[in-house]
Amino acid sequence: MRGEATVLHADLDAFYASVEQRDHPALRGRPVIVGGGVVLAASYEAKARGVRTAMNGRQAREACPDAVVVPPRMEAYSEASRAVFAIFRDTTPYVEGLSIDEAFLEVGGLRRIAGSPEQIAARLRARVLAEVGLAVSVGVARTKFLAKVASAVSKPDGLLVVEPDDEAAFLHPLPVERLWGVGAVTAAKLHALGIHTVGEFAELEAATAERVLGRAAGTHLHALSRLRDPRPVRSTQRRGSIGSQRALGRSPRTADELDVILTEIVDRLGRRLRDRDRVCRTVTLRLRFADYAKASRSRTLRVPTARTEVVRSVARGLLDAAMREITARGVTLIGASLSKLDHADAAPTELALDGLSLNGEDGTRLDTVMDAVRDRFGADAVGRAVQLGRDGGWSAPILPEHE
DNA sequence: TCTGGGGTCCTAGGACCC
DNA sequence: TCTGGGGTCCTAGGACCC
Repeated sequence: MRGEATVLHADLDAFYASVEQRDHPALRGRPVIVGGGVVLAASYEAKARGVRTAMNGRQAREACPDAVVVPPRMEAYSEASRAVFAIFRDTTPYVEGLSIDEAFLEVGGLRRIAGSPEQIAARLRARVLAEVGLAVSVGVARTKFLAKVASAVSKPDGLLVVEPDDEAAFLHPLPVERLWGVGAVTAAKLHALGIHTVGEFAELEAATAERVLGRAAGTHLHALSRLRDPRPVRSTQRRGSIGSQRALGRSPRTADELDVILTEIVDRLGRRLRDRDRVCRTVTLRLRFADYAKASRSRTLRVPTARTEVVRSVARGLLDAAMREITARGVTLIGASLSKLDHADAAPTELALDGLSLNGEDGTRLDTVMDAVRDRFGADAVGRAVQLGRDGGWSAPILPEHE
């Protein structure tokens, strides 16, 4: 007895492009591309002509010259997403969002009040279409992974139930790329072993899969191929990081220009952090060089913060430290992310000394701060003071470790 | 495939502690 | 002073997803 198919995976079809077609009737039935430089989304009419998500805009227009290219309207998509998720949550309290346009729903236990999972899924699709005007494909299965594959196979505008007895027959003929977690690199490794279908991968010994793909990925993917996926639908997931980045094109940038862009990015992140009542401990600077090699530089604070000036000072320090390399190699992207997030109310009281935040530019000396710490928190506090950053070129606020 | 922007999870080495 | 094992945290990089 393996359990029942009670997990739904709901996935809006060609989401951004569908919102555009919904809002602009003239676009219906026509190939639509959202995004200019890079394709963020393509309608099914455009996909049929070879346009793919993340494709270069020029290539996309070559593949489909009569496509209508529209700029993204993120607020419209967020609003549509909110409306759809409200219907999800009205269907069951167990909703786990995966992205702006897809979610898992656990509907086990609703049979007596709401009918079978298949009936619930059909009603969900009808409601999303009637109330939000969008097509959503739904897969129903015993596990999250199988439900996700089912919704993908059912697209567009589909509903597919994979009954427990049919799982192997459904999954094993599919290409290994369908395994959630197999991308280009892993697929190439498996192809080199002559493995092309999920079924062929499932025939491997688990130890072989681990040896080829590494411990975690090998174990996990092998379990998926053998129809095992113990992950429950979790409705209480919280974000672990927030980030923002900007592609810069190929033209050279001065240190000042980079500093301005980074400041904008960090200010935006600080606002998002405070809007959500969260604090962060790790600040990461993300870079991409002219040869498209990526790099990251990070610093972890002893005390969580939501203060823009602290984050900015840390991010600037990381940028300063990386400037030599940036100058030598050229930079094509700059970004920042904040991680080790926590609830603001779970964080210790902010003890940063207003007006005494240090960064190399204001020239405040360490002993000046130590004096201020002593004045404000007593002689003891100096011994407990924590210096958040001490690399050459910058330093961050000095904080007493606890009250 | 000449390359957006937002995320998740894992690995590996080094520092540090007991 | 040397040697050992185990654990946690931090940093950097990489694969993957939508």
